[in-house]
Amino acid sequence: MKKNLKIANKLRSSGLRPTNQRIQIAEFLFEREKTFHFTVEQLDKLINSKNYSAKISLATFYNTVHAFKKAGHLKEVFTSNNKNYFDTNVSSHHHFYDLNKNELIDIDLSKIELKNTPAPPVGKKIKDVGVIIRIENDYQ
Amino acid sequence: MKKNLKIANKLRSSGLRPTNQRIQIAEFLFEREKTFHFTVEQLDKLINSKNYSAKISLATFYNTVHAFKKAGHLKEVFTSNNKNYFDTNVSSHHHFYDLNKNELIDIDLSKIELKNTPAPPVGKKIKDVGVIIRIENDYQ
DNA sequence: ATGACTGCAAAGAATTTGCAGCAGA
DNA sequence: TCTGCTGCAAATTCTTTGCAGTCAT
Repeated sequence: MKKNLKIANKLRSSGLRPTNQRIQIAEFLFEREKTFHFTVEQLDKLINSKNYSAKISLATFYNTVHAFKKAGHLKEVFTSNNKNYFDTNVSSHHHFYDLNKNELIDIDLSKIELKNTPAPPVGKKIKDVGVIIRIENDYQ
Repeated sequence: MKKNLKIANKLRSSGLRPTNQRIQIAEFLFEREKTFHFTVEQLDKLINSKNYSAKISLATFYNTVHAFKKAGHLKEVFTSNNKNYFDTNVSSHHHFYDLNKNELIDIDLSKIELKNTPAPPVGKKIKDVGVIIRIENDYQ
């Protein structure tokens, strides 16, 4: 155990037991400079293709990613493509979605100014605002 | 045949044979005042629950909806929920997405002003910009 | 010891595909 | 007649679930 104490504490402090699997996944996701966008299936392939001793099961990836999301360590992004993308950047921000590469790129919140956000219907409040700019190759 | 000549012509002029099934679906979708948001499964239930003589198969709904989309008669909306929503409003516009009711509401393009849309990466061009304002019940 | 977590396999949902037969031109 | 379209069922893909065994506390 205590492969990485900082990560173990991060998990513990959000009510998650720092199991081996969760520590591996958390290291992979959170110990990087840039934000990372992924689907659960991609994560499974990326981590299990590494030469880790034991493989982590797909069910555990689903469990863990959802647990991390609930704990506020991941954000879900809705793009297109009918796939659930997750984002290690949990601050409020927007995205480019590259239709050719099926890839997300963060856009800083300050880069887009939304004026005149319309009022929600009566009895409703705004949870969040997402802007997705879908992009494609320039030629043709 | 020629149950509805105007619709038949609309289909024909976009390269689609006006079959009975397509005419039924097109009538249902396009002969209404307000825009309509739906998933393919919902459409199947809505049309087949009506007292039409013969049922249309689910595969045909998928085929037809995709054909209509390709022809520019429908637009796809990406919300959340891992479901493909389609929209009979094909003009550029935005949406509220009601998380409690799983329901889309159109927002006129002019209601939101986007300032300073960031430039896309080199070699890419913007295909479209989507704003989704996710809303939920006001209380709690 | 006791919950919580993992992993397997099965189930479920949404969607696609292959192909024989049917229908529109 | 000749493609294109439909409908069925099977196949795929992505995700969830049930449950027995395992692990963290």
